[in-house]
Amino acid sequence: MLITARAEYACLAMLELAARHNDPRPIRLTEVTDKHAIPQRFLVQILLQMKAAGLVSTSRGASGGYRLARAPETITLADILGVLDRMEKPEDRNLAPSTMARGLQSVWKQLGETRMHFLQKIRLTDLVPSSNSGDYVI
Amino acid sequence: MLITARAEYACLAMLELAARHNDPRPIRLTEVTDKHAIPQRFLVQILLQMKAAGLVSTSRGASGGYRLARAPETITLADILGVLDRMEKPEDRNLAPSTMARGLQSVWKQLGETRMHFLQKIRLTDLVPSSNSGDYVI
DNA sequence: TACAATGATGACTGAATCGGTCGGGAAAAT
DNA sequence: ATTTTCCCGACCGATTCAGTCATCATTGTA
Repeated sequence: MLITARAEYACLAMLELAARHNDPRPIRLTEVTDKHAIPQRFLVQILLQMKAAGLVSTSRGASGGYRLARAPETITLADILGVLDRMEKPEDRNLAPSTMARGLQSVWKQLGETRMHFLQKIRLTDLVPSSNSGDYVI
Repeated sequence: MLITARAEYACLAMLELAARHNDPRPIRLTEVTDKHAIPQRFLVQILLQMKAAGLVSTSRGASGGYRLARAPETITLADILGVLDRMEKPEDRNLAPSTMARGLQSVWKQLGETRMHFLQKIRLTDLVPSSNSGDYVI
């Protein structure tokens, strides 16, 4: 699969935050991990990355938790996966330059762009079931 | 990087075979590895996969080598990368089913389809210099 | 103030994957 | 028979993936 567990967990968590964004109270880690069967310790790391990227804000202490830092309709899957991509390699392979190699490089580049354009079109609100359905209970 | 070294080497080797496909003589491994700076032992493995997938045919012994098993205009990058993808895991993640999770799964599926569709449009002849009969433009 | 509830952080780990390498074998031309 | 080429399975070091652990810091509440 092209999508890592980390990426999927990140998207699910962000979707969960988006679904409850009209409620101003922050959402506890366990509320997300319990609902989506995500390892708690792992999701902490991931949400910390989201926070560092400015997508999520947090408050500590009792009744603390996580909130989206921006409106859910302004956050796309490209934003989320982009955070994780930035961990990725410096990306230079050491091959002989040739017309073929350059042609291929161009294809890989276009492929990446196509992917990004696709992901940029998908906002959190596009994947959140309409928030007036009341399928979450405090 | 989305593209592994293995995938890139496979494409380069196939392009090299395509470039010399009008010459009926098979192409030696070293001719490919020398030109593109690919580790020999590694490319053997890769070409063996291509052969098993029916994309390449071989002949052994002195003056043996590799040839494309089909005309280069009938082989796309999707064909080549598809061979390597088939090594990949059945990949089922163990997450709680929810509307969000299902929505995401649908997105990943569409993403894979978009990628495949893109790669299916690129034939070997599109990337081989001086045989640009195709309509793919870099 | 004490304490419980919550997030923050860095180190660690087992398993898998990636990018090869090694040693030897098998077929075919000369 | 020898050389030239491909065939094949096993192996290996480094890196990444998917978490886990221990411990600390901050905040609300009794």
